[in-house]
Amino acid sequence: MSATSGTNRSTEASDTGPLTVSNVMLLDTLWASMVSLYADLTSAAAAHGLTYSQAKALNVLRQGPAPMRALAGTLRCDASNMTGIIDRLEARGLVYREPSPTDRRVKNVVLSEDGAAAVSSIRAGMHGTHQALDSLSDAERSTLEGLLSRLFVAEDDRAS
Amino acid sequence: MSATSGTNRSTEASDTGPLTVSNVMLLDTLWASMVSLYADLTSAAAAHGLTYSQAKALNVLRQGPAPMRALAGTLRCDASNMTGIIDRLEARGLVYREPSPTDRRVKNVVLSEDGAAAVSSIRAGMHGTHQALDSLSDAERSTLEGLLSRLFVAEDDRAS
DNA sequence: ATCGAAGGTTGAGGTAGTCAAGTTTCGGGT
DNA sequence: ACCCGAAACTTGACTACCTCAACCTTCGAT
Repeated sequence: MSATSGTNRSTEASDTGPLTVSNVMLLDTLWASMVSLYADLTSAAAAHGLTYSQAKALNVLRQGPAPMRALAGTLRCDASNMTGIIDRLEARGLVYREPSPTDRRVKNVVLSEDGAAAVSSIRAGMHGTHQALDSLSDAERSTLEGLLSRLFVAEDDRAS
Repeated sequence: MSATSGTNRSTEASDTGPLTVSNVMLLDTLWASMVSLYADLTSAAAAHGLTYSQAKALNVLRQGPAPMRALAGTLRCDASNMTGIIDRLEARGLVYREPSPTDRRVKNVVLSEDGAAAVSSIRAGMHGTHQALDSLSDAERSTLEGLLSRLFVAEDDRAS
């Protein structure tokens, strides 16, 4: 868990080590990156009349149908919340509910063809992000991919 | 724009080199990273009874007072939105409005001491993020910082 | 002195998020 | 077989957030 080398969190930047990159700066950069991605995704979704949360739900469903409960867990929100979000997506035909054959309590949410097209279009419409990525070399993209995967994708597995 | 096919910048796909990292995968990773950061920040803010938007506003104000209009621009939301957000922060004493001495239309929003303490505590309370960052070496943190700065911080300057 | 534009607020309408019920269904214990 | 707790989903109330249109005050320039 805790890296034995540089314990830089919660300590001061007064650490004189030249190798230490203060997590304060990195946290600022991560924060700014998140805000930028969030804005880009939100505006790409808005171009289709969809919200950030709706786009997030559609994106998760790309990987296959999922029960309401699992969706809520993945999106880290209350189950009662999913009802409204899926209601609105269903009203637009981007998604539909299907009773589970094995458990009558469960309703599986399935991405429709229109829904798949919408989420693809939203991902393609994140122009700010695509444009930014184009300024990196292949090697840099690969490096970034590796670092972020270790940071956050693995973290998600741990949490779930 | 085919974001679904392999090569990203400049359509010349002549060299299908093994080095090419598909932007599709990288976009997935960026998306997941953003969701993870968003969730971590939201829960750290919630521990103080604050919302994501309120925390974002407080964080911007760390850099100094700002007029409502500038805040709205930085946070990429409507000016009418800031009124409510700042109202609620002001009601808790985390922030206060100050009339601009040079332009009577402008109200500068200033971070109070309690507000500065709150935002520091929120940043320190992003345990998932700090824990993840601890798994990187100093060199990796530095690399990540550099890549993300180029991707998003510079982009913000361009946009504004 | 006037007029257009900018900064800020208000109000209506819709989406999201949390919490506390409530219904249906499942599954284990006796 | 019957009960009872728990799980999956929904509903309702309440707040926050976001967008848009309208409004008031102030500024700056003509």
